Parts: sequence; C-alpha cells; structure tokens
Amino acid sequence: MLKTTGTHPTASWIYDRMKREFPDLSMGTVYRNLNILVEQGLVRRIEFGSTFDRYDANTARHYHFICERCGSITDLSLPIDDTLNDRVGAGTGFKATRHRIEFYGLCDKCLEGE
Amino acid sequence: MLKTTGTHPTASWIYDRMKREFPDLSMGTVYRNLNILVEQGLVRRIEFGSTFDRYDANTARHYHFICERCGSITDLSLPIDDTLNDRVGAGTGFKATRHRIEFYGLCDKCLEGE
DNA sequence: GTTCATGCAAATCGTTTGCACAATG
DNA sequence: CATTGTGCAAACGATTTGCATGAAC
Repeated sequence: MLKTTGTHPTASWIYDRMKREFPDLSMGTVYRNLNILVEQGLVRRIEFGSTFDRYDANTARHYHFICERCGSITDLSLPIDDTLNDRVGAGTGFKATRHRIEFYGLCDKCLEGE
Repeated sequence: MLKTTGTHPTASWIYDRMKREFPDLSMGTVYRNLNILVEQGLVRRIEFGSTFDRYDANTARHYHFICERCGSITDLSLPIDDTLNDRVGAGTGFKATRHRIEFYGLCDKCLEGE
C-alpha cells in the first residue's frame, strides 16, 4: 500500500486507510509491521519537526521538500551531491558517509494562491 | 548556560545540570523556558532521529554532523550553499527559501579507534 | 503441538498543562 | 492587589509492549 502512495503517511493515516479493508486492525499491528519493514530496509522512517513519524516507501536516495504552508512533503529529483560528504571531511577529521537535506518553502499549489 | 555549552543538550541534560545550582528545579520550568527562548529566536530546537529534542544556542546558520557511533552532534563550518534553494525551484514550481543538512558518519574521536 | 501474527489494553516516555503559591512591584 | 514565574502532579499523544487467542503448518 505504501508503494502506491506518493505521500509520506503517518502511522495513523495508514491505520485509517487499512482499516477499511481490515476492519479490526489495531494500531499495534501497524507499528509492529512498519518497524519490520524499516528493519528490512523496505521502508524509511522520516522524522520532521512534527511530533509523529512519517514513512516513505521510496527507498531510492532523494531529498525532501516541505511546504511551510500546507505541510506537504514531496520527493525531489535534485541529484544527490556526494561531494558534500568529502567537503565535510576536509580539515575536520570527520568522515561523512551520507547526508540528508530538507528544503523548506512554498509548494507549487500554495504559491498559486499568492 | 546553553551558550557556554558546545554540545546540543537535551532537556533532561539541562535539567540535571541546572539542578545542581537550583536544587528544586522542575522539568516543567525547563521546558517552559526553553520554549520561550525558542520563540524569541535565541535558541533553536533540533530534532534528529531520536525520540527527544535537542537544543542549540548557536543561532547562526550551520549544518550538523552526527556521529553514527557515539551519537555526538557537531556544528560544521561548511559554508551555507544557498544556490541549492534555487536549484530546487528549477522546473518544479516550488520555491525553497531555506534548507537544512545533516551529515552522518564517524567523528574524529571514533575514527581513531578504527 | 509449535510457531507466529494479531487485537486489545496497559505501559512507556518525552513533553505540556492546570493549579496553587510565593515573590515581586 | 495584580503580575509573574515556579514546583508539583496530572494530562497528553505517539509509540511500544505483555498477554491471550486463533490461524497456519
């Protein structure tokens, strides 16, 4: 189900959605299975400023755009820049192997209303 | 106190630390005052993968490095790249005004033990 | 009969809030 | 007397867990 969803749902969104098909689904089951999928690397857990987690079935490396007005989260096609990792190491003695970027601003839909 | 701390403490770390000086300090007070400082823009709240928030008195824009072994969080001096924001807009119709980057890897101390 | 995922409810944990009180002006 | 910041304990909300049940092999 997650794979066919372009959004980045929360656990309770998934719960509501799946409950249509499995009326006596429980939250425990949702969380248990999400954790299994995350362990298996099939799903990514992503935490943003909110109090709840979101889940992402797009396991390809990508950056995220978060709209500050409507809160929507969109996958970006911006190419991954691995030279950033090397630049961090220069001089500091750190060794960065990966990074994550989130962009904040206004999405296309919210810009229309401006 | 936060200003004199290079680390990115959690609320309970601050609580423990301040309790030495104010023995009957309560958690409510810590959180209340942290929220006030965040509202005033004097302190940043930063959420990482963990279940709890961290606080940062360094309000200058900067990226973070998170050590995957010891969990330490370090401010980076890597220059902010605002051209990234523009590149997000190109083609997508989004307007990014800011971004945040976290690097993951091994810090200098943990690399020594390799 | 053993294994395993489930529903349910209770527990957990970081954070927030209601309230009474004491200090301040 | 009005205001403000506090301690305390209870409330909160997202997530986790213990346990009994029932299905699958």
